[in-house]
Amino acid sequence: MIGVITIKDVKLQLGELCKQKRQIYEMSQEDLAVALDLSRYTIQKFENGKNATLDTVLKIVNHFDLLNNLYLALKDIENTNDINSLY
Amino acid sequence: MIGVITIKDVKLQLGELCKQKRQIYEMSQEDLAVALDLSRYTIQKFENGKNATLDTVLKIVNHFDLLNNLYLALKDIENTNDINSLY
DNA sequence: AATATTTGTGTATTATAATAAACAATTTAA
DNA sequence: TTAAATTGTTTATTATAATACACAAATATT
Repeated sequence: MIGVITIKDVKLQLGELCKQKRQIYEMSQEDLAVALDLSRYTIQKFENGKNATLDTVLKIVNHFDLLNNLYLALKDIENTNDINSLY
Repeated sequence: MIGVITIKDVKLQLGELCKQKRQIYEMSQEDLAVALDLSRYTIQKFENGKNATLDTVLKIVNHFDLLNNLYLALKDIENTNDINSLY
């Protein structure tokens, strides 16, 4: 298999997702920061794939109405019993 | 609609997921902590729905081979253009 | 029942995410 | 092309996640 996904990849992808959604809603980093009661620097770092806290991530996810999706995805994973259903 | 999902709900669900997967693999909190080079206290707090860092979450997700799933889910969300496809 | 293992909880310390402010670099609008 | 807005980066400070103990409570194991 080519291209195993790394933790860094996921952090970069999360950052991209934030940036993309933010731009769809025509918000600046500053706008988003104010809306979520976070500093612009926190948004800035997150969008560039740096580490963050779960609260920060979930605030952002929630702001773009994706919290329910995430919750259901987690429920799904929990009910998917095991290791790589490849059979 | 009844029961809007909150950030706290998602953190609790993440903790549950960790606990469940860990038990499937017959690991103690200590085992998992050692495997991921984290303290048991960090695992302990995470499983009980406390705040954590993204790195901690992704280390855990990765250990249970769910990183790829998560990445694909994020890609999916990124390509799902907009607000509640309810139409 | 007694012992061993695991989990929950407390305190103190360290590492680092988050904040705040300023300024440069870049992008967008006039 | 200039001005305005946005984004990137730095430094210093504060808040808090993570660590490293220890010990009690709860769950298995014998």
